[in-house]
Amino acid sequence: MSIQLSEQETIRREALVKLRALGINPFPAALFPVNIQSKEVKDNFQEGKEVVLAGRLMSKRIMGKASFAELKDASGRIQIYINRDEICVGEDKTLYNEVFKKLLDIGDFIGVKGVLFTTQVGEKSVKVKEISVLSKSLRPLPIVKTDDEGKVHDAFTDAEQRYRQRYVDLVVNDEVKNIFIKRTKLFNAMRQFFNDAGYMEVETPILQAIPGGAAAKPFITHHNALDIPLYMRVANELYLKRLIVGGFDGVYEFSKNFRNEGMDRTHNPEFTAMEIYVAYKDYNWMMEFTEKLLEHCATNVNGTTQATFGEHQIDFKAPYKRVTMRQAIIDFTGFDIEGKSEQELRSACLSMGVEVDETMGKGKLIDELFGDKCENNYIQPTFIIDYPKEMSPLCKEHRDNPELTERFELMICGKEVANAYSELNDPIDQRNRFEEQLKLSEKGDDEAMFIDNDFIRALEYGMPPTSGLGIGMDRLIMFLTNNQSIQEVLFFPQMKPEKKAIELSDVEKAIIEILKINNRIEIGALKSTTALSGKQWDKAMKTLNQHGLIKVEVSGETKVCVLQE
RNA sequence: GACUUGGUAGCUCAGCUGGUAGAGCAUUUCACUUUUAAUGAAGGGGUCCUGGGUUCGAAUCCCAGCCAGGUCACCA
Repeated sequence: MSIQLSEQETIRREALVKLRALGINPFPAALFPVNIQSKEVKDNFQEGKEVVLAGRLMSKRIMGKASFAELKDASGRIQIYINRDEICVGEDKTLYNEVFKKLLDIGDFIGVKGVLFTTQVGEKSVKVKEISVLSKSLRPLPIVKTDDEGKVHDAFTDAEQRYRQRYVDLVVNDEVKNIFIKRTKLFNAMRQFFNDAGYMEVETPILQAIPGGAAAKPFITHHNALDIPLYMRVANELYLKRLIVGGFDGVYEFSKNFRNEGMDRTHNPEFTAMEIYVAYKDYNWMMEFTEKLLEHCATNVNGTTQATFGEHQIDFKAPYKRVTMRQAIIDFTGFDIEGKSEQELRSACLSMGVEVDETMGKGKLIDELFGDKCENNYIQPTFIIDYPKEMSPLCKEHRDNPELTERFELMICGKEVANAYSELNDPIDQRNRFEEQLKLSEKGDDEAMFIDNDFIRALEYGMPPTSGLGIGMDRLIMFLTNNQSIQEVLFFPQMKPEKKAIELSDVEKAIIEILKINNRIEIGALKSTTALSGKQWDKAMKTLNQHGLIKVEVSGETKVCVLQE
């Protein structure tokens, strides 16, 4: 196994050896007695105070017998001052001349003990008395510098590298780290809001025999011991409602969901939703609850209800505007969907240039119309209410209009952020709706829902009137941190695997060479040409096969080896 | 899936109509005891994404592929 090392990596590995030769363990086991963080040092600066800090070395400015460096810990950066005679009190100046100046690199974890002081230029700093190596870094970090005008130089910006090596991104780009701090603040704020309201956080299965609760393509997997297919959940709705049946008043879950669909700027195969169900409530109550919730969350994350998203200024201050879907379509197209037949809707769509096809039922047509003509116009948080029945198979029929459901979606900057219902709790109606879905799926809709008989059985025992809400957490944090791409708010967005260069042994290369000259050799002939031992031959062929470089074609008694392109 | 832009040193990037591969930072060596994009001097470092093709000659032109970004389509 030979790994190609860059010059800088080689030098760092050599430093490792030299440190050990000096009796310094570059990866010591013992705890380091940190007693303060850099932010606290700067916020409550006390000249002469003794401190013990640890972190990464982020820069070195050596000026002969004294140096300045920057230490970065979880809370920020602080300048440290290292004077040769302060850290080497005796005759032996090795610790300064060799260890600090030559063997410590940017990126290394070090610990320092020292006293606080202010430099001539006024920078709050630590005068180091003792320095310890805590962990050596073998790869060079990107060096990002900021000049006195605040301009950033050589920023680590390549999106692919940033996502694949998020750890580097986080070390080097503070604004990236800050996004994730805000993400956690959002979850904490929401959790606190629900807990204060008396609702209970629960966990439900991720591996499900029937992937229900949303119209989406699932990932499929297989359980060996049970020998059955299992699906990764696309939503947790049906399980949370079972818990309402079981007698809880309010349950919620932050759920990782998985959808086997396309990926783009706003879709990752795994994403996080929050779903909450509250008994004895309806969607009107839920709208008020939602706007209060989001106002609370925005304030906790950003300290204000205002947020900037691209060119838009949005305000999470409650209350939010409420517009029925019918009214939204009238507002932006002049067309009234009320009482129209499927045929009338289809021709209306066509006349407005909305793409439709034969598999679309009434609900889907209205959805297309809304999606195409209205959705993008709602910039400020707006509740779109009263969706057509056909596209909401888990939602209760509207109390005033049997064509509609008691459903709302919250739109922000033209994107759906939340979705809520007065939940359907009539088991007979529920079974009919599932059967409607089945018909849709027979018509060609590959996202129509499966029938979940156990869920219907649960409803047959009785579920109180309940309102449920789902929030796309990734989308919400995008709005709260002004990011247009979901990848920026996920620590580890999905990426295609990095392909690694295949390293072949000489023996394997030799076989390839033979095949290049004379492809399709009978396998016995090939073996005798190579003149390899049985063991070497076997190993080489297995490796080549694994990498898909060769293929053995069997026809009857003869086996022929073929080079693969 | 379509279109489009990109992939060159550890990082950020330049490299024209094809002619031996460049800069800044980082790194190495030397100097320098309050600097802060520290400074000054000298050096080293490359699978120009991969594979074909055209050509006397390809980082550059052509074809195919891989990876990524963007736009659009699909999609709660």
